[in-house]
Amino acid sequence: MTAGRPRKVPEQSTAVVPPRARILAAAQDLFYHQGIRAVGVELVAASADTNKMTLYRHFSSKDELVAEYLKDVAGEIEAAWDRLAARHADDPRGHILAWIDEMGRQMERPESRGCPITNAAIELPEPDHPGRAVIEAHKRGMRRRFAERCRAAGLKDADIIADQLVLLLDGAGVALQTIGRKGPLAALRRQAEWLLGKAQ
Amino acid sequence: MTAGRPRKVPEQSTAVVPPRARILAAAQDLFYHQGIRAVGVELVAASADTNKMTLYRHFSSKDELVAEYLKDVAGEIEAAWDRLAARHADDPRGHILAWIDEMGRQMERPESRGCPITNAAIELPEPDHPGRAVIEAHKRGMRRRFAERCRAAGLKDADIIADQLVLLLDGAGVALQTIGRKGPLAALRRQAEWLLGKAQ
DNA sequence: CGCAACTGTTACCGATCGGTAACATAGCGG
DNA sequence: CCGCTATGTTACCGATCGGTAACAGTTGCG
Repeated sequence: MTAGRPRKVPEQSTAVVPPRARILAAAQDLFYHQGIRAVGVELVAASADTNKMTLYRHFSSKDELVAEYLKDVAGEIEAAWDRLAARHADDPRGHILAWIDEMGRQMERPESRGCPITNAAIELPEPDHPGRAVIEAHKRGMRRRFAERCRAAGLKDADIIADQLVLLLDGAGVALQTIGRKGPLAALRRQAEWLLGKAQ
Repeated sequence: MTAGRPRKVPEQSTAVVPPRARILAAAQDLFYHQGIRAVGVELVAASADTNKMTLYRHFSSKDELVAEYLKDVAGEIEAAWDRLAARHADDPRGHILAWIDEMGRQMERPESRGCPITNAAIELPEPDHPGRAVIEAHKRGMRRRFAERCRAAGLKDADIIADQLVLLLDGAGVALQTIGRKGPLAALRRQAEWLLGKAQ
């Protein structure tokens, strides 16, 4: 992967991250930790070491930037799932448990505010916001992934169990923002094991 | 209750709802359906058939209005729980199931956006916002109520089961905003029955 | 009646919002 | 080297934000 040619890497040493990527990185940080509506485009641009004008050359509006931000994080989440799927190709039950575990570890971090897509769904109720399509596609996609793995694990009522896992994960993500991490995370882990173990 | 004196009810027939109550009613509707940050104080005042000036005579700031709005809905939720508790005084298991059922019926309504307190928690991440104290007190209080009823129902691991119920309810409230009502509500009901039935 | 408290109305404040025009600069490829 | 494209900079736009001053009813109560 990092093999490449031995010489001729000056254009890599200059390594200027293009502004669009810097803007999306800044948006990911700010929108997640402070909220989408709470953060103005000027702050996003400044945090990306650029300015509003350059931002608007890459994104036609704030709503478009938000949609692109959501595509970004949705892509990362789905890629992480697929990476884990490859590692547990022949063990769907282990895959699901590993996913729950990974999510749990992420939610343990004190700066975690749960799932960025879920939070965005609550912040953006307008049905015609360009971000909503991204949100719904991602959540439906993850639900399908869960259901497929539950079926592969030979669970009876796989669809319902998949939905129950989705509820638990989403519930943990928001509950940690109100009653803290400890209780929700313990309940999440225990309940997931139970759904996948004891349930037929 | 409505007995009162037969004459002399003109001041009741005039029945002017005082502005503060009208403002809180308007806030409850607007903040819930459109989001707290998305709604300005001017719109709240106008929807309450009054104006900004009168609003600021009753609430020292928008943040204070938000906190009062949250106190309002938290109080209503807790009152509904207590009302249901009285009706199932000697049947804690039935009480919990009835509560899940009531929440499920509420989430079935097409205009439902899940729990207003949970949504507010996601919209207001600033730790020193006056609404956060209300949010956390309410959520912790509901968790305590669940745990007490689980203990009264003789469940072993009552605290963990209470947390699992809380996760399911919060999860259903947010999942219906992304993947729709059907799946989450079916999973919620089934899982709750299971937690309270099959679990020792 | 007369006074006081509450409510309504209008106009305004500074700050910030999303978004744009105009121009200067830099870097890269022909 | 020239010219084009992408970026940076500054200044600005109208709209809206939360919040307030000043004044005009209105209402109820002594």
